[in-house]
Amino acid sequence: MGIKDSGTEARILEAAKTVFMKYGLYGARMQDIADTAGINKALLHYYFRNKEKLFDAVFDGALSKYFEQMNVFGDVSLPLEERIFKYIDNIFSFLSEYPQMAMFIIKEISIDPAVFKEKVERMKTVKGPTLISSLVEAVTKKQIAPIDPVVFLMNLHSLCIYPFLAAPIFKAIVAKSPVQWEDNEHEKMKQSVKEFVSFRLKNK
Amino acid sequence: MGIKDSGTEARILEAAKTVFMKYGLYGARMQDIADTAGINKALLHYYFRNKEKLFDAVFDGALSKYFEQMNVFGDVSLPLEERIFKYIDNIFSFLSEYPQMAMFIIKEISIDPAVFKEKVERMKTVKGPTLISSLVEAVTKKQIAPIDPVVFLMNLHSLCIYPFLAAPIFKAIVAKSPVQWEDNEHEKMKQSVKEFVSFRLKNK
DNA sequence: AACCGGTTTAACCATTTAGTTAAACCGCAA
DNA sequence: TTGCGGTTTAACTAAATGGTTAAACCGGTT
Repeated sequence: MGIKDSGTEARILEAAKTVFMKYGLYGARMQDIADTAGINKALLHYYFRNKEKLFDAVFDGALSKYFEQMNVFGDVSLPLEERIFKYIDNIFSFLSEYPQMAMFIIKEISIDPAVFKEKVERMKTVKGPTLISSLVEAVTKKQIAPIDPVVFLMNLHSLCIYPFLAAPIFKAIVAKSPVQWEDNEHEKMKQSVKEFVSFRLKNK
Repeated sequence: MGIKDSGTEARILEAAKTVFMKYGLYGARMQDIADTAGINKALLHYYFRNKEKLFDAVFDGALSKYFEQMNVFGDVSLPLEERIFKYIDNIFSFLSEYPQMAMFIIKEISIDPAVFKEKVERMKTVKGPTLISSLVEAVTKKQIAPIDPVVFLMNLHSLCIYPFLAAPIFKAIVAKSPVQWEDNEHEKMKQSVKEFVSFRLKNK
């Protein structure tokens, strides 16, 4: 096994990610992936057997990377609001680095939600309390306002993720308006999410 | 011109919308569209010439339907907050009826944002003040809190639209948690958006 | 030098795909 | 009945597509 490892497999995955993220499983072309990776098309089959297996390798990688951001909730030594703030920081950093990731995951899941359920089962990274269970417990103990955990969770993710999905659209719309899309717009949005969380959890 | 009009063109558009929404321009198959419409494939080309023109007809229709929801901001006889509340009602109704519409528009735009810019130019439905210009004016006149209009706009759309994009994911996640996805979850989310808007615009 | 196994390639195959075509069908008008 | 133009169809074409194959290449080992 002392054969050279030129990193072909890694380059294929990177190229596949680029092409699958843009065109999806059915719209992506194997030749495009090969071209992007700078290799012969037969190599795709040599390393990954077929298109669907290659797609799964890419999608599973994306999904597990995303789930890693949830690990912050396992640290019960921190107060809930602080854990949520760290999660917001994680999500914003993660999506700033991989802006297409959210779109990729959501759009492939919208094609076949059942596959997502099965992947979530196989990929349970979070040990200890989840955000939902932490919220339920905090409400029960009256540590936070009596919020609906599902609505809160959806609101939280809405404010964190949608800005990355819609940034291209907003930049186009804002360009024709009396205001500007500023460089620190995402930073301001992150701040706004934290303010929303504080407002929402505050016991009145 | 007294020839029968069996509604073939309309059925093609409906079928095309279904298939394009699921698979995108490149992933959709013309034979699938024909099968869904219950016609011979050649008719697709007879009525729409080629795949891309058919796609444009569908996408432009979706986009203009969406932009219609913005018309509520032209009614300056209503206070700003009330117009925003009507807009929220419109968006939630619209996306409840066409749940795949948001995903369709966002994902096709993420493939080629430049095309979106050009379609927005060609499709300027909103006359009178836009939400952005109304916000800027209201801040200037100190009628509302000194918010950043771009951040507010993004937050508003995040809370309205993302819940429809992510509903399949959330239903899967919630199914494995101590809480329930209830029938009126979207209604509660709509309420939550309005509370957020009031909180955000409130002068302190 | 010969052999080995992993890696890579050019060429190929069978199927799929978007698009085209000639002709049939249909209702209407003359 | 004939002619017309819009609509529809079965059959077809050329290109694209996922996948396969035989053989060359390469570094390491004997």
